[in-house]
Amino acid sequence: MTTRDGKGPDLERSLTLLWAGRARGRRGPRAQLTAERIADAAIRIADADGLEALSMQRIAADLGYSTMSIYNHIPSKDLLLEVVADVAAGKPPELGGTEDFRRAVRHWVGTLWAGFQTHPWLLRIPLDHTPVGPNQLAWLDRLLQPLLKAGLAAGEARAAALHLTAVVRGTAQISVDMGSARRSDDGRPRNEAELAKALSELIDPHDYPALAAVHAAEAAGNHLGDEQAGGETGGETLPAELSFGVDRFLDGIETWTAAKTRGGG
Amino acid sequence: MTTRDGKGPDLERSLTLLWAGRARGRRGPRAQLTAERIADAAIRIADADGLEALSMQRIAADLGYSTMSIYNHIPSKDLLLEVVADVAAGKPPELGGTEDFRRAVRHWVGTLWAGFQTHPWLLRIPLDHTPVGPNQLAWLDRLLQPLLKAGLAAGEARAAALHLTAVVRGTAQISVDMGSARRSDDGRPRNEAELAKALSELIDPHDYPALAAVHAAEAAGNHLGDEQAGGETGGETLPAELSFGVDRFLDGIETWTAAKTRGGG
DNA sequence: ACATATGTACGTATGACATACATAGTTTTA
DNA sequence: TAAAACTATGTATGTCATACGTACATATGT
Repeated sequence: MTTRDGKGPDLERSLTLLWAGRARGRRGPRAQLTAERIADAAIRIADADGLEALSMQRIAADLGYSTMSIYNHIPSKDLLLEVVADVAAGKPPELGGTEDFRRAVRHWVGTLWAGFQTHPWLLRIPLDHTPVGPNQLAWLDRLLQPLLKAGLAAGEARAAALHLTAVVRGTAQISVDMGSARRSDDGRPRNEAELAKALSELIDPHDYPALAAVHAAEAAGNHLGDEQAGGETGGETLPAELSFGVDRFLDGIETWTAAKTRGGG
Repeated sequence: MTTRDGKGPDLERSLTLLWAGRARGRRGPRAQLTAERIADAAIRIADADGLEALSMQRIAADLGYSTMSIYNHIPSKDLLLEVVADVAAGKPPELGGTEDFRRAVRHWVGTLWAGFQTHPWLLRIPLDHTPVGPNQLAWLDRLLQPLLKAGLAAGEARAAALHLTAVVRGTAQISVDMGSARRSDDGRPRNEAELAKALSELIDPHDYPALAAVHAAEAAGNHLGDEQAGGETGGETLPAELSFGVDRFLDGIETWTAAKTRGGG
């Protein structure tokens, strides 16, 4: 990938590229190709054929340019991926009124989740450092808003935001990989059910008692989401995989801020 | 990477390889090379020089064999990575008594976190499907145990386990990438502080009000972890990045199970 | 207006890499 | 003891990121 030894993410370059300060008024011919057009093409390719189909040659071919022309606008593939990740993230949702912080957070979570369904390959782009792209920062900011409003301190809000982001990413990762239902190029179905069956043969109740118990219970039909008991869930409907965990977390946040308000500030 | 079109994770192969059912007593010469030796070498390489240094040629060279010999024992690099991920995960910690579920979960989280510090490259191995390796399953089982004991239903425990796994992975990912402090091959320091400074210049309070506020507060010295007020934290010390989120989540779990016990079963 | 510095686009070249394929040698089983 | 089945090796192929050199365009300073 990178030529240099330690593969250090090139912060400065990242920034100038991500923030698109392409100063106009230089010499030479007008560039027809731009970083944005390249990123757009890359996203199109990844959406259509997956991240492994995303090569510099492919991008160039799709745009009708020679491979090396790309490098006049983007210094390396690593950096291209960074730009692509930011562009594909898009703008965060507008969270209406932040007075109901649960609703706001749940909406944010749901939208991010949806984004990962639309661009599953986003989950495979290596994360090289703290987000620095304008869209990534906007997403973070939008999440911090309701968290701060709910009464969290700065550091707490940052931790909570990281927590939520990680949960969505992680859950989406597994969910996407499971649900891909593999368009079975070779004939085998390989769906979720098949995996479950193959697994149950491996899960020896002696070695994995808890896991076996969970599997047994779920085979018996005790699935999540059927039990919508827990009071007001905030209006926004979340995917079942996320709902329980996020709700518990928000419960914990609420009791925390409640205790804080009663005690000190 | 894979030759086939859809890049379907080869479930059957994964399983037989991961579960090491290498039946002995076949013809031909005894294999000196084994999947396990290969995996060990791979881990050594990744620990020393990072995942990008992990090539089939490098493994073969380190072991003193020709490149293609590797393929007699492992059908593809993708599969090798799967095996490596399971082997490197190692056995999960023993969680002493599960009567204190908070302590148990926190211990589990701390150990997983430590593992990611030891093998940061584990975070970059693409996750192709639900864990199926023996170690991965053992980790999952160990986490499910205290969760079930705490009174969660099967589906809830699974969701909580996924939630916690995702949080640790996600947080470790960012933490690792930030703290790498880039041994600055080219002279630039590029540490956490530098990134923070570079960021603050970008963060326009108008565009990112919440983010700016958090940055300002943290620049003023309001850091997390100083405020160890929140009562019994469970004994086990967790990294600051994780502590707050995990504790809030566990709080939520506790109130959930408490409400459940009071209400129904 | 003109010369030049500075870009852009392109072709070719290089060096990694994963992996197919054919071959030669080694045991174990029939 | 012969053949079947497996191991290790060498060579070959195709893909990839990317360095480097060249031809050309154009905005800027004279």
